[in-house]
Amino acid sequence: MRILFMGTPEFAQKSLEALIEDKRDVVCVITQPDKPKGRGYEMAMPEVKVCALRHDIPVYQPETLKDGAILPILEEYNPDIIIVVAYGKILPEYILNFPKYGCVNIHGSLLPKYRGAAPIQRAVIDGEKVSGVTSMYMEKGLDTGDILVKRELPIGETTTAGEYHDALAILGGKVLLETVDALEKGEITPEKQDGSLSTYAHQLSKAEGEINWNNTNEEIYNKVRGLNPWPKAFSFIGKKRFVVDFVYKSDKSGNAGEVIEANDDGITVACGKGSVIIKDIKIEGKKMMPVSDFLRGHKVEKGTLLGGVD
RNA sequence: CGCGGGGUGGAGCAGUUUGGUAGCUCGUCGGGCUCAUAACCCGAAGGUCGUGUGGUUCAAAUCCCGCCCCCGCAA
Repeated sequence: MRILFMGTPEFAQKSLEALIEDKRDVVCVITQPDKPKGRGYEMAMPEVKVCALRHDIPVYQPETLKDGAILPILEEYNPDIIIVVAYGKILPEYILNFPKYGCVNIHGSLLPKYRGAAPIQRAVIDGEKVSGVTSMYMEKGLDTGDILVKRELPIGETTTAGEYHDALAILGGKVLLETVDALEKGEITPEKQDGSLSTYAHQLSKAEGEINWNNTNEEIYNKVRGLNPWPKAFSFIGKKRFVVDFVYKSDKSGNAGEVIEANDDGITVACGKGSVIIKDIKIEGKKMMPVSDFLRGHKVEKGTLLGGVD
């Protein structure tokens, strides 16, 4: 079976690697164009491209797929199936209709829940206890196609989105191989999605990372986990911005946003309900450090209000 | 050349604007007090202030220039 793979970030790379390691016939890879990244705006290649190059698989990085832009590529490689994992663009119908076995997508949630761009993070932010990976046929609608294979994976109480993402990426590779196998043997029955049960996981934004101290400690706890490692939850202490990778829940309470206590064990901040304890903190311009270290050089008194720059 | 913050004894910070012999909160080591202690008291060690043996100056952590490293924004 001739496979054309479309994907971009690390999550997709795991699936590509799974195919390669399983000696599948990946004839061509399509990924997003290189983009300037980081300080200084240096050009960086998508992870999938790095992986493909390492295995001498032809790579294409079209700016657009519209109007038959990649039709020549499809005709040249004549894939039996197109596998799409976190590619980053909507596929036009001429592509969806091209391969004999259709286009298959790997999605990081248990469809029909969490359709959309940020299913993994949203599941953690919502405090879900379990999510997973689903493979499906692609059709015009976003993540609405018939389900092929679905596998669950529990979300630990302290698991961060980053950790869960990595675990799902691996599971995604397994689900992919399983799906391709089953399709080849014709022993799979696509299952329609129940649209009435669907939810949409909209894209994360940087601004969304700001902690609203009026939320409950549970909500804040889940948000911090769900936004780690990106874009990360943040707030302000004095006029300085700080981010946290993780917080701990506490039953102590007080006025939302106020420091209840600050000592070497952590800074306890009151939420709309309960409170959270910050044990490691990262101030802008500084590295992540234990609160005990932070307090050596910064006086944080009980009652200090965190949040907006007054 | 995308914008910005920072590099000061082991840790975190002040000091840089208004150049003039290194400070704060801890940690470490020794001693004292105590039934005892992460408490308290006394004392000590430890810093070429990222780097160039750069420039200005009578004098540079502080002003100017080059380089390295870390971080936030932005993507």
